[in-house]
Amino acid sequence: MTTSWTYWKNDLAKRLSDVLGGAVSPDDIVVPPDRSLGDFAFGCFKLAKAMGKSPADIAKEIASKMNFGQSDFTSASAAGPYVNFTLSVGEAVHRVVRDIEVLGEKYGSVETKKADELLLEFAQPNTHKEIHVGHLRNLVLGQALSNVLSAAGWKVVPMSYHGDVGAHVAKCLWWLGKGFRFQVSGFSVEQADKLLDQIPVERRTGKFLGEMYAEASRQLEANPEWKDEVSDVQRKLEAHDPAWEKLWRETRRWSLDEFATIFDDLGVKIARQYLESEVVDRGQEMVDHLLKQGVAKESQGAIVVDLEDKKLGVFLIRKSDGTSLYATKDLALAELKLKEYPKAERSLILVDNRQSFYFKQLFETLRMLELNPVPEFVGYEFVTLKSGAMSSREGNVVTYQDFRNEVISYSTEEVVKRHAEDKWNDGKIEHTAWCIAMAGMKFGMLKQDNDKVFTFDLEQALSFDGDTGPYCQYAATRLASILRKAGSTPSDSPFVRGREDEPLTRSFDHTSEKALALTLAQFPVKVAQAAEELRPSLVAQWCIDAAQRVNEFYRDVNVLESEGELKEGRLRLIAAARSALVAGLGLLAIPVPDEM
RNA sequence: GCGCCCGUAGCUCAGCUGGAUAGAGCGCUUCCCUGCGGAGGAAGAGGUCUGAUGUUCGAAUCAUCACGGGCGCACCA
Repeated sequence: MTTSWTYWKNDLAKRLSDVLGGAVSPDDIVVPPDRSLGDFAFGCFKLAKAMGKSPADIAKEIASKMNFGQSDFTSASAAGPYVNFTLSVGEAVHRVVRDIEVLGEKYGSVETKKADELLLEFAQPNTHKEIHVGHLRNLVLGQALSNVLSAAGWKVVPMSYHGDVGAHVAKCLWWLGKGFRFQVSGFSVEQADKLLDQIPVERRTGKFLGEMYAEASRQLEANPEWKDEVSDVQRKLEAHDPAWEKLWRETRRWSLDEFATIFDDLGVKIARQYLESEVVDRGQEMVDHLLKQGVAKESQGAIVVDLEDKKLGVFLIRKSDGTSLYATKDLALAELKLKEYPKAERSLILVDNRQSFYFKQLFETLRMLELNPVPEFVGYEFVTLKSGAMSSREGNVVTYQDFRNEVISYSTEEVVKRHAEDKWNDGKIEHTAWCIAMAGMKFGMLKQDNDKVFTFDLEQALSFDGDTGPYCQYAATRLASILRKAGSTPSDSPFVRGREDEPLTRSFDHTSEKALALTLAQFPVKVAQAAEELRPSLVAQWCIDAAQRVNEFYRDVNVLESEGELKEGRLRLIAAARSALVAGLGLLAIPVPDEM
C-alpha cells in the first residue's frame, strides 16, 4: 500500500512532469528547510542547464502553471530557485490518519507475498564470562535490526552464537580446578563432582565464571610456564575427556541459563542458538580438507590460509598445539548455516568493528570454498568507559546485571516519586519502572550511529531528560491520557485499527496538526531507509522527531475542549500518533507503559 | 610500517546518494504549572562544520593530501 508520504511525492512528480512535459522523479521532491516555506519543494537547478534559463525563472514559471484542482495540495509558490508546495491541513491530516487506521500495528511495515530469507547472526556472548554493557550494544542493535528488517519485508532468522569452547573456557576451567587445588593431570569425574559441590548456588553465575577467567589470565601473565597446563585442558576438552567435559557442561549450563533470562528481559528473540561446540569437530575436519586441497598450509607449526595476494595477510585456522581457534569454528558455522537454511538470500553478521579484518579474512576464505551467500559484515564501534576500553580479560567491565539494577532502581525511585498519591500497586510500579529502564538503556544505545565509539557514562544513562527513550514514552503516554479522559481508548492495544470506514472530518486547521501528521507520514519511509542502510538509529531519530511534534501539538491544540467532529477527528489523530509512536518504539524493542 | 573508523556548538550527537539562513539534546542565562500529566514547553548566548587543495553554477556533504584521535594487523575472541 502506498502511504501518504510516497503518495504526495508521486503526485507532485506527476503534476510537475505534466507541466514540464518531461519526467520528474519522486526522488527530486525534497523537503524545505523551514516548514513556513512549504511542505515539499522542487529545485530547478538541473532544469536550468537543459532549458537555458535561470533556475529562478523556471521556478516562477512552474509555480504559475501548477493547477491542483482535486488534490491534497493547495498552492505552489516560487522562492528563488525552488518551487514550494503547500498541503491543505485538513487533507494532509485526513490522509495520514486514514493510513494508520487501515494499517494499525503494521503501519511502517511492508507487506510481501513471499519474503526472502535473511540470516542475522548477533548475540554472541561467550559462556564462562559475564555479559557486560559492551554486549548490550550488540544485543540491542541486533534485535532492533531484526525488527527493522522484518518490517522491510525480509523473513529474518535471528541467530545467536556462543563460544562455549576454546581457550577462554579452558583458562576458566583450568583456574577453577587449580584454584580449588586439584591436579590438572589425572583430574577425575569424582573430583569434578567434588569441585562442583564446593561452589554455592549463588555463585553459579556468569559473573563468577568471568572472575575465574580474568584471574586465570592474570595468573598466566605472571606465570607463563602454566600455559602448557591450559593447552592440556583445552586438548582434553576437545578430546571429550569425561572429567573435564562434566565440569564444562555444568558450568556452561549456568551461563546459558543466565543468557536466556537476560535475552528474555531485553526482548531479544533468537530462532536458532548455535554453540561453538557444535561446529568445532567439523571445523577441524574442514581444516584437514583445506590442507589436502592445498588451500591451507603449515606455517610455524600452525595451519594458515595465505591471503597475502589479496592483501589480507595470513589467516590462522589452527593453532600449533593442534587446538581450534575462532576461525576453525567459524568455517564450519558458515557451512552449517547454509545447510540448515539453504534458501537464504542474505546472511548478516553483527559484530564489533575491531573484528572487521578478521572477518574479511574469513569471508575471503569462504569465497574460496564457494560457500554462498558469503555473509555481510555489519560492524558497530565498541563501548568504552571513561576509564578506558572494557576487557573481560582484564576484568574492568560494567556487568549488564549491575547496570540494569542501577537503572531499574533509579526508574523505580522516579516512578514512586511521581505517583506517591496515585495508589499504584507494586506490580504496576515495577512494570512501569521496567518499561522506562528498558527505554533509557536501549534508546541511549540506538540513537547514535553504529560507527561512533560509545562512551558509557552511567550518569548520562540514568538521565531521562531530553532526547531519550523515556521522553518518547512520555509523549505517547500523554496522548493515552487524553484518550482515556475522552473515554475512547481501546484498553487492550495502543494500535488504532478498523475505523477507516467511519467518516473522518477534514476540518483540521492548526499547523501543529499538520506538522504532526507530516512526521507520522514519514515513518514508513524512515523504516525502509533504516533497513536498507542497516541503521536502526534512523528509527530512533524519527521517534524523537515524532515525540517533539506531539509535544508541540499538545501545547498548541486542546483536544478535549474542541467540539463536535473536530474533537472526534483530533481524538483519532492522537490515537493514530500514539499508534505510530508505539510502533516505532516497538521496532527498537522498547515497550510503552499505559501511564508513567 | 600497512589497513579500517572517527573529527560539526563547552559536552554527546543529527545532517553526508552535493543545493535555501548548518540542526537537536545536555550544560549555561531567562521565562511558563487555578491550563488535556512540568520525564514538558518558550526564548537567549554559543559554530573559520580539523586544515589545505581540487571538482562544481553550488561543498559540512564528493576527491586528494595533511593534521589530530581511536581500533586492528598469526597461535585471544
